[in-house]
Parts: sequence; structure tokens; C-alpha cells
Amino acid sequence: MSQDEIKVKSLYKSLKILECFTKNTPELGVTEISNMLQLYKSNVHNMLSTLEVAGYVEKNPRNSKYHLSNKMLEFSYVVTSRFNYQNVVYQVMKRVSDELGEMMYFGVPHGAYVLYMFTAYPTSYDKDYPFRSIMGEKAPLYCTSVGKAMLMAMDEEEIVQRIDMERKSYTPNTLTEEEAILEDIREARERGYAIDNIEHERNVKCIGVPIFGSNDELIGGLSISSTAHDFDDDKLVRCANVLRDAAYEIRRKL
Amino acid sequence: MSQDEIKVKSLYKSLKILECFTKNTPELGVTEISNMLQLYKSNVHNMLSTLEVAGYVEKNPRNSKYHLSNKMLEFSYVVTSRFNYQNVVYQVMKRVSDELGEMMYFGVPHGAYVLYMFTAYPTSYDKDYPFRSIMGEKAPLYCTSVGKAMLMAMDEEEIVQRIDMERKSYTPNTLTEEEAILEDIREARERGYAIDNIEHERNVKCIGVPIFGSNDELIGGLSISSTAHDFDDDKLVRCANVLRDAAYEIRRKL
DNA sequence: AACGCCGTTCTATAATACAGAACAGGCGGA
DNA sequence: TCCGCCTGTTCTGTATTATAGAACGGCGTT
Repeated sequence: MSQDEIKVKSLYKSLKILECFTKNTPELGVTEISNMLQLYKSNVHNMLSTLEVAGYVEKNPRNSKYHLSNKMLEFSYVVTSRFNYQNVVYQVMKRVSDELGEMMYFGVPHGAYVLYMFTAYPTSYDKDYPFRSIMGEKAPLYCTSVGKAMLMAMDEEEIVQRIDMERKSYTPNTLTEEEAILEDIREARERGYAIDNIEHERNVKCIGVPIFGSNDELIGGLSISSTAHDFDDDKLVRCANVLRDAAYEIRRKL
Repeated sequence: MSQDEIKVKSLYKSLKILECFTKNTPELGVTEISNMLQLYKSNVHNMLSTLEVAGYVEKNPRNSKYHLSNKMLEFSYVVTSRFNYQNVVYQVMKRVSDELGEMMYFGVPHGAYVLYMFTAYPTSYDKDYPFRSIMGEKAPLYCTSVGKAMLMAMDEEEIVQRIDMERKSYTPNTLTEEEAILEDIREARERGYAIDNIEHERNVKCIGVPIFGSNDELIGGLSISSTAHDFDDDKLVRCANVLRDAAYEIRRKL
């Protein structure tokens, strides 16, 4: 991110403003943002008001705080329309999910993160489980099964780059030391699949495999998620085999 | 959109650049964009390169054209996380969709357009039908059932504003004259539901109803879509009743 | 009623985005 | 293989414009 690559500084700052809005801070005021980014209030106000005129943010008249507008969804549609693998991946996921009775996730690499693209639920879940769109959610590579599955496909140099971040301990099981993570990935390669042994979310175990395209390029990762209690070694191995077959099937159909 | 509201002009231009990328033109070069927006190439290049450094667009090394990056999905996640009705709406849609064996759509008003939020398929479709994410797709209000359903909830003054656009004839049945559309909405109000009688897509008939929140405010619209051939008057009335019940149920549960 | 906080407005000035030309590199046609 | 054209990119002086900082005004709270 060399500074002199930034040709239009006011644009860059404005984009940083957009990025202040997150799931946990979806509504922000001018002063809040100016504190977060160390910018003058008037400056932030000018950029925010321009974003508002363009329809990217909206102001809540109750507290005159701003939030991202639905316009952002238009962009996600443009982005997802470019994916030609949506259908193939989902069909396989849905079938496998029904077979195993578990939820499946598909994500792609996104810097130091997995960007989740979609989930498949077993049909039996439809009535009982809360529906939520996962598309666009991100989680660190180093402590999720989809993430570690994708790291399996990278050389150690790239892995080190990709996990170079402040590594939080989400649970007592989270691996945060670089060497421990590298070793975990090596084991995953031997084994053929990655394991998240309650390392990211309480009570959740996952296993993941990488998905490759027809030219052996990494496309993303696939995972099966289950409650820790249900996921005994037996089930784990059975799921892993199904998962690997699914990855091959997707590769073949791409 | 008064000109003097635009405080940061370079930002505004850059946002217009982002909007050049659409489903049909997902990849664009510097010259193309400069022609589209009547800007100088060097100007467009500066803004695009800044967008690239910030991760909003990526350059295809093969042809050095630009396209929107997955980063946009992060924003859609922030936006959809704000919706507290996702789960309620989907659960009802899924059940009704299974009951009727037809696809359902949910969308919200977005200027002169419907912005589709999600679909529900009958379970039986899972294996045979192509999966596609509809979130963020938009279609004109004046010729879709979800759109007309939402217009039903507006006064004529607002309707006239909302349909004030170049009104294309997508099919021979499309109503493009203002008075014809207004009359169609009036009839829909009498009837209790809106009809898209092959007015937007060939061979597709839909019916739609508005969805209101607990304070009678318009939330969005719900529709059932079917092939024109299957959708005889009998089925149409039956579906319409189920649809209205669904809208009430959602309102109650919000 | 008064205080404090926050969004907004204003203005001079310093910063910077931009016009326009020139450069470079890839591709296709001759 | 060479030439020419169409790209994307770089460069620079200048005119535009974004910005710092203070001041204003409205709302909520004490």
C-alpha cells in the first residue's frame, strides 16, 4: 500500500469511511468517524454528504447517524454474477448436506480472511433453523476449517504472509503461534483435510477441504460444521471422505 | 440532486465509475469508462488506480481491464445484517413455496426499482433448478408484480414519481403508458393483489402483494412466479389467497 | 434555563485533482 | 517481421477544490 500509489486522496479517505460501517458498528455519526480515522469533522461531513447524495449511505433522521444503504447490494449482485461456479458448487453442497444432515459452507480466499460465499442446509433444517445470509461474512484463515483448507494449497511463504495479523484466541483451543499453525497445516496436508477443533466458535467443530479448478488453481474451500458433541472421530472420518469426493466432483463439473 | 450538495466532486465521479460496472458490463477499461462518463483518461486512471489500491476493483492482467472485487460483498453483509426481518420473511416464504410448489420472491422499494432480496424455492426444485443468488438484482416497479404490489401501497403522486423513467416494453404485454399503469394499480388495489401478466419476462406470470410492518409502513413485496401456461385463473386466485395470508403472517411476526 | 454535544456551515489558504500531451507496450494486420 | 493503432500509464503546470479550524445552531440532558 505504497502512499504514492494513492492518486486521489479524498477518494481513498472516503472509502475508509465506508469501511468504518461494520456488522457491529452499522450506524455511525460524523464525530465518531472523524475520531476513528483522525480526520476533521467538516472533512468527514463533506465526504459523507457526497456519499449520501450518491445513495451509498443514508441518514437516520432520528439520531442523524449514517448507515450503508441498500445500494451496496447492487454491487454484490454484479460481483456474484461473474461467478460461473455458483450453481455447480451449490448443487453438490446441497446434496452432500442432505446426505450427512449437516450444514456446509463455501468460502474463497480474501487476503488474511475467508470470505464466505454461501451455505447449504439439510432440507430438514428449513423449518427449525434461523435463516441468515452469510455471503460477505469474513473470518480469519488461521482458525477456521475453510481457511486452513485453503492454506493447505499454499506454500509456506504465502501462508506466513496470509496469517500475519493480530491473532486472537477465540477459544482456548485457538492456535495463535505461527509455528503451531504451520504444523497444523502440514498435518492437514498429510491427512487430506483441515480440522477446526473448536478453535473459532464455542461448541463448533468443522472440517474443511480446498476446492481446485480444472487447472489446479485454488478456487476456495468447503467445510462441514457440526456441534462439537456430535462430531466424534468416526463421524469426522466419514464426513471427510464425503467432503473430498465433493471437492473432486466440483472440480470435474467446473 | 442539486449540484452544490456535492462537496467532494472527485468522490462523486469515482462512485459513478463504480456504477459503470454492471451485470452486462462487468469488465471495463479506462478508455471505455472515460467515454461513458465523458472524463479524461488520466482522470479515470487516477481514480481507478486508487480504487484498486483500496481493494474495490481488480485489474485483469490478461487485458488490463478492471472489474469489481469481492470486497463489495463485505458491504452487502453489513447491509443485510441490519435487517431483522430476514428470518421471519424467509421462513414463511419457504413454507408457502413448498405448499404451492412455486418460486417466491421478496423485494424492497429502491427508487424506481424493486431491489430483490431473496427467493424461496420449493424443496422439490433443489436438484433440478439452477441456483442463483438474486440478492441485489433490480427490476422496474412498473412491470413486475413485486413492484406493482409496492406501488399499491403508495398514493398516486408518489407512484407517478416512481414510474417516471424511460419505460421499455419488455414484452408485448408491458404497460408503458402512465395512465394504463395507474389504472392497473387501482385494479390491483380493488383485487387485493398485483398481477404481472407476462409483462416483464417471456412466459412468466406473477402475482404480488405488499408487505407491511407493525406500524403499517411498507416493508417490501412478495410474489409468486410461475410459467404462464400453468397459471390459469383458478390457480391464480388460489395463490393470491395464500399470498395475502403470508403477508399478514409476516406482519404479525415482525 | 443553561450547558454540552453533535451535525452543519463558512472561508481563506494550502493542497491536490485534473487537462492535455507524451510515452509505452501489446495486438492485429499487412 | 514490421508497422500502426489502440490501450493503459506517466508527467507537469495550473486552476480547482478539498480541507483546517472556527463559529453556528439545534437538540437533549441535567
